[in-house]
Parts: sequence; C-alpha cells; structure tokens
Amino acid sequence: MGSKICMNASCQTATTHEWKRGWPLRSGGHALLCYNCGSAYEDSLFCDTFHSEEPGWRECNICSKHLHCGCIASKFLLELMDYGGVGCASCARSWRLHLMQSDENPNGFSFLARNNAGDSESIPVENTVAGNNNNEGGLAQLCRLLEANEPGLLHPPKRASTNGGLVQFRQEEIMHAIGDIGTGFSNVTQPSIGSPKFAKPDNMSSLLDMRDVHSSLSQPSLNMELGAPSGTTNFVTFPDGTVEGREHTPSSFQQGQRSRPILPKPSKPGVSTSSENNKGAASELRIARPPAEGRGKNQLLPRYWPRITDQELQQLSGDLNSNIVPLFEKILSASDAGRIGRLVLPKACAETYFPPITQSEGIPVRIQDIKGREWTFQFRFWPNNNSRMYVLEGVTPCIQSMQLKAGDTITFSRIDPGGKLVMGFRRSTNNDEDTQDIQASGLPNCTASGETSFSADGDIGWNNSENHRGRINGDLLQQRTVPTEKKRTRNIGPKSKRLLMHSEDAMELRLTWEEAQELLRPPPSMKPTIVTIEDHEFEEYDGPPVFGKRTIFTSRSSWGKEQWAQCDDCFKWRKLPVDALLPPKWTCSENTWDSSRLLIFLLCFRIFY
DNA sequence: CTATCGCATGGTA
DNA sequence: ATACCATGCGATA
Repeated sequence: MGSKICMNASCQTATTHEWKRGWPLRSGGHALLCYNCGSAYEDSLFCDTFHSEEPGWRECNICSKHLHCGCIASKFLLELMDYGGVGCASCARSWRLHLMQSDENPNGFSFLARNNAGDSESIPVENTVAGNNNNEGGLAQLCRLLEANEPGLLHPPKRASTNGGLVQFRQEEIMHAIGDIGTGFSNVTQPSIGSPKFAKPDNMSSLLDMRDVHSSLSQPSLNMELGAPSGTTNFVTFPDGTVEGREHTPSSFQQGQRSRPILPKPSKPGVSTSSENNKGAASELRIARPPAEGRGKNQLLPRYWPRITDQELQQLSGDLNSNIVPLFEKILSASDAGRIGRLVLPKACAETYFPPITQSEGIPVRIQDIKGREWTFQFRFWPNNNSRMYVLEGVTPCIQSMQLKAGDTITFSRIDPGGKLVMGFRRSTNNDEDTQDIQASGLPNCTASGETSFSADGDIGWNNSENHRGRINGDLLQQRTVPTEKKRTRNIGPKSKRLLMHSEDAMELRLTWEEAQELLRPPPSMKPTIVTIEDHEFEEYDGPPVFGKRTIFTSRSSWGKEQWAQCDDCFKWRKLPVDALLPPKWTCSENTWDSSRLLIFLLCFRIFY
C-alpha cells in the first residue's frame, strides 16, 4: 500500500493527523481510518457516519434503535435475534439472558397427570388454566398469528406474482447449507446449465418473476435472512443461548459473486406475498426453525420444525408477555383428521416435548388451544416394530372445533414461563378442486377458499362456525371437518400425499435456488479483497451481493466454455466471456466483448429444437 | 351391524 | 438396511 487512504468509503481522505484502527479485516489487520472516522468507529457511531445515506437500516427489535445491516462496519453492533429480526448488541445480550432464565425447564409444560387415564375424551375447559392470566387479547393474538401465518392466503392473486415479494427460503435447507459453508466452502459449484434447453423462451418465465424481485432481493435486509451478515456468529441462537450453525465468517456470504452458490442453499424458495412494505419484511419470512430441545439425540426432522414467522413470534411473545417457544408442527394426515380421533405424533416430538411414559395406555395431557380452551388428550403409544408409535387420542372434538382437515398443519408451542402447551394451526395452502368442493359444500357461506378471514377485532377464520351465527349446524360442520373417509382419502391419500405436497411447493416456488444463485453479482463499484482460504482464492466484498442479469453457460468442446446473455432490448442472445458480469438490465449495445458472433447460440438452439 | 381399540403392514425417507 | 409413520384390519364391545 502506497499512500494511506481512509477506508470509510464515504471519506477516503488521505490526510489526517492520526490514523486509527477500524473494523477487523478478514484478510488480517484492521481497516485503516482517518482520525475522525476512526474516532467515530470507536464511539460506535460508525454507521451513522459511514452509511447514513445508504439503504439497509433496520430497527432493533427491542429498543428500536436503528441499525445498519449488511455492512462490515456494523457487524459487531447487531445480532440476529433468535426468531429473526435484529437486535443491537446490548439488547441481544439481555434477551439471551432472559431466555436462558426462562428455559431452565426446557422440557416441561403443564401436564395433567391425574389418574383418569381412562378418560380419553377431550373436554374443553374454558379458560381454566391455572396461573394463565395471559390476557385474552394475547391468546387472540396467538390465535390470529398462528392462523394467519400463510400470508399468501390473504392475497391469493398475489401468489402468482412476485411484486413486492421476498424470496422465501426453507430454513432446514439453509441450515444444511450452513454446514456446507462451514466445511471449507466445498459447495462452490458451477451451475450446470449447459443445455440449450435452458434457454427455451418458456423457461424464461421465471426470469420475469425474478426481475420483479430484484429490488427487494437486493436489500440488505434480505441478506440478513439469506445468510448471516458479515461476521455474525449466531446465525441461529436458540432460547437456551446455544448457537446452531457454524461460525459464519465475515465474508462467507460475500465471497460468492457471479453464479457461485455461496449462499446457504435453499433449493425451494418461494415468495412471500405479504410484504407490502419492505420494512420488516424479512421478519415475515416463514422459516422453519429447529426448536431448541429438538436437537441432539432426538433430532427432529425438518418437516416438523415450527414455521412461525419472526414477526408473529415477536408480536406474540410481546403481547403475551411470555416467551413463546414453538416446538413442532405436523401436517395432518387423513387419519389424523379423520373420525378415529387419533393424532399420530412424530416419535421424536413426542419423546422430546411430552412427558415420558412407560405404559402403553399413557397419560392424559392438557393442551390449550389458541382460543384459550383447554383440551385433554390421552397421550399414549403402541408398540410397533420394537419401537413406539405415539398418538394423541380423543382429538376429534378439538380437530372439529378448529375445522381442521387433512393437509392443514397443527402446531405445538410452549408458553414460558409456565411451560403451558399450546396448539395452533395453519390452513393448508393447497386448495385443489376437491378440497374446495368440500369446503364449499360444507360451509356454504364460507369464502371459496375456506381460508382465513380476518375481521377488525381479530376474529379469525376458524371461528367462522361461531361468527356465522349458527348458520353452520352440526351436520354442516361435520361435512366440513369430517367428510367421508373415502373422499378424504382420495384427496390426500397415501399415494397422492407427497404429490400433493409437491404441488403445494410448486405453488410457492417462483424460482429455484440455482436460479437465484445465477443472479447474484458483486456489488457494483465495489472492489474485492482477494482472500486465500485453503488454496482457494475468494473475492471478498464489503457489501452484500446484488442481483444481476441471468446468463447461461455452454460448454462445447470446440468452443470451450461460453456465457450467453439475452439483450434486454432486442432479446437476442449474445455471447460473453465466461467471467463477464452483467447488471440486471443489459443490452447488447454494451457488449464490448463480441459483436461478431451474434445469434449463433440462437441458431443452434433452433436447429436443435 | 357398527364403532372402537390395538396392533400389523407396507410405503417412504 | 432401518426407522418412522400412515393406514389397514381383525378382535372386541
């Protein structure tokens, strides 16, 4: 380095009477700052000083202090909160302390363990929870939140579009991918897009979708969700204060430019549609999170991880003045929702969150629903293949009360302190014709989708049976909730269930992870620092990647590897150097590399197809 | 005959 | 292969 320059990009002065040390650099050493900037950094004023005009400000979830996310300068000032959002360092610390204190009884919730094991009939007890003076409003809130957590349902037409939407990644895959990152960046693979098929115009529809999300995707707030911002080590901090995920190096997120999958690799992003305003939108991402006690020996399958959104959880915890610990959830099977009244509990969940039982007949447990009613179920098991199969018996009244059907999701959470178990639910997003038929016939005055409908006072969809002032009689309710087994089986039968889930996924997905990866570009006008890790050179940027234009790569023996991009003006395909990086909008007039071989690819494409 | 109980079976990950 | 779990099915009330 020749002459010294202040590394505050908005300063860059070369003259100062004293140089100061700034943030640690991944390449070693510390940022060099002029006296003023360095002093600001020391006083933790650096964000205001360095980034006051930049986007990416978020509020601390607790004290609402503004925090600038996604920049290296601010990384030590904020932490990702347990269930999303960010908190300033001091708030996050006290939050963790609070959680550790409230998590001393990690497994306990209030069980009824009387000797009435024979009573497997569910008896709703209205607001009889001892010590549960949690306000009704809070429970209604829980009700509302748990019910509401398919935001797309509220705006069905928007599901097809990505306007204002955010990419929704599946946390379990993110978590897996963190492992990838943590293992020496072994996940650096080139998307194999060698087939001209990929360039079929039909396949470009996803690109259209993608264009719509460029703006939101390139916001730092999103980056907070995709991967921890630079330097954050607690990607997922659990209520017990432990940290899940690997040490997240300051640049692991930023190293990937071009099309390298450097982000955690959620392969099935969907689109959240409720983010009318982008502020706070990140916390609305429905992300499955491994519950704190669901790890280790009884590792829960990701499919059972609770998917309550950050926003819901934060709001809920605040409103209840309690710590809501989402435990697990399950998509109701036909037999779960059927008339038999037995809800099969995933073994790991049962053994982790329910009291240990030695006798097959089990014990009665009390679980509060989101209306505050308390139900008693028989928690028991059947011997099965040298193992156990856990069930909750007597759930029919509860299932009917909530008008749940196969495919809906039932959620189990715990209220701390107190350990009270609470059930919530989420309606299926899948409304195939059969289902709609059932709902329509069963609830003639329900909306066609039968989904959540909010009223101003917070009533929610599943209270419709009451809101409809008795227009739904028992028979109708029965039709709605317990259609004939045959029909139910046909809707979501054993053969078609996974297919159903796939189609559900398909509804949510608007672009694949690989597609998103291809669009990542280094931040413009930002020079990388070259870092060598295990003999691999990585480019490190101090800013998050942005989304650039999608290109495709071809590999032909005679030509070598090539990159092609479609002009946004004439829509013709242009050949580019392999390492060329394009902005989101690009026209061939900017093609300074090769203007002589236009349309070759397109011709080949037409010949082949 | 029907509903329920308890276990067995087989598909899936 | 193995574990899990959705559901089938015979026994029983």
